[in-house]
Amino acid sequence: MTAPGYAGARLPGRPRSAAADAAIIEAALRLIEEGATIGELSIERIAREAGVGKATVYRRWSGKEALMIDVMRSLEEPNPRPAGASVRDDLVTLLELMRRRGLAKRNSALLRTVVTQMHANQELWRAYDAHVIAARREMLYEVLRRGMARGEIRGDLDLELLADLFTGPMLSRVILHEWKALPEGLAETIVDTVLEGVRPRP
Amino acid sequence: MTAPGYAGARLPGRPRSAAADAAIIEAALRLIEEGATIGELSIERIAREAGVGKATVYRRWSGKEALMIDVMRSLEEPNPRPAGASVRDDLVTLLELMRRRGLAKRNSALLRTVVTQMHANQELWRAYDAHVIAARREMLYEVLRRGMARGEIRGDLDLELLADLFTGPMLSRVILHEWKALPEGLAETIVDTVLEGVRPRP
DNA sequence: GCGTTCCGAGACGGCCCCGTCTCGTATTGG
DNA sequence: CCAATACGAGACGGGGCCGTCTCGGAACGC
Repeated sequence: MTAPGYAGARLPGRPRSAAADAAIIEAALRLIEEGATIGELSIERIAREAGVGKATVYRRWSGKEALMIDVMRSLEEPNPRPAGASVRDDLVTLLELMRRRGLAKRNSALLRTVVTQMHANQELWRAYDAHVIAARREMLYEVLRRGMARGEIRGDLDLELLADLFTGPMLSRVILHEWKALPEGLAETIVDTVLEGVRPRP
Repeated sequence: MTAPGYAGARLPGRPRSAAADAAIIEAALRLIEEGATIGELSIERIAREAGVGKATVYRRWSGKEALMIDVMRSLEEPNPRPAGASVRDDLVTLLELMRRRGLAKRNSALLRTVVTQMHANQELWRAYDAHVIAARREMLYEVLRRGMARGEIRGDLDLELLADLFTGPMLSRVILHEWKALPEGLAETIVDTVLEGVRPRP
């Protein structure tokens, strides 16, 4: 967490209210959930919705962008190390995580909205990409490399392409197709089908 | 084209300037190209950039949303009927079209911005989806159905899933990965790899 | 030439937002 | 109790945009 500005030492005076932190982020999430565009959000509106003074927001964040980054972070679940038995199962685990993220009660409309609108703002997107996406992508690469080493995946394919082949179809659904189906066995189906195509030729 | 409001008969008075039409749409494109968020665009700003009175815009479009739909449409190239010899070649043709759209001088940063930000506005997105995407998707479905009928694709797979398997990886790159590579043979590589996975088992 | 509609420019009142600042009050350490 | 900082509320000047309306002038059909 970013835990706005507790500068090590012990500051005198009334400490900042953790409840206010939560109320602000919660309010932003609620508004987005209700269909607000990021562009339609304003510090003023968020503060109103949170039942908080504007100054209380500005005391913690420098502006909308900084706040949004923390809003995004509040949605993150810890990344489970896949480290399963087979490469196939690891891939299913990773894709299944994507699927569940796309389904989770708030994340559904919400993560989609935030993510899609985010890389409107190049800056916001780059920050989110660096902080959140990069780690997950590296995890996927590692699994794929292991698959190549074990001979479960052809060695002549670009790693990046390979990653897109697996994640692209799932992303396509999570992000683009509104509330369309993310059915139960989707991760398995995608992995098994794509894996069939990238298996070493006999 | 939407060709704003020429009501069949012959109206008296000075006719609307086609140049103004073009200048307005061009200005919107230019602003987006320069990195503006759709949320940051305003009729006022677009009119200023176009060297046009606000009334001239409002005379043609009811508001930002209506204008944006026409802006999107201005980017569309006609859809080529694939109707190639093999299903494989048709798929390559369709994906290659996506790739080229992602590369085209303006479309590059632009189509990405518009598309991604668009389904912030549910309404905008639905309109775009109905007018533009639907036709392309139906074309893809047709090719896939033909592939099944000819025995080039397994018949037990969901058509929608199949479509995502092919288009997802390409979309992933076009939309999500900033200016990242859309190399020459990408369409072929994706099609050939995925096709390998969905071929009927021997 | 006349009526009509368009044009660019911009004034207009109303709205929302920005980021700062000032209230009166609450909560901490010393 | 005191100094320091926090809190909710909201005033403040400044800015941009909305959608309408009014200019004086331009371009049509008749």
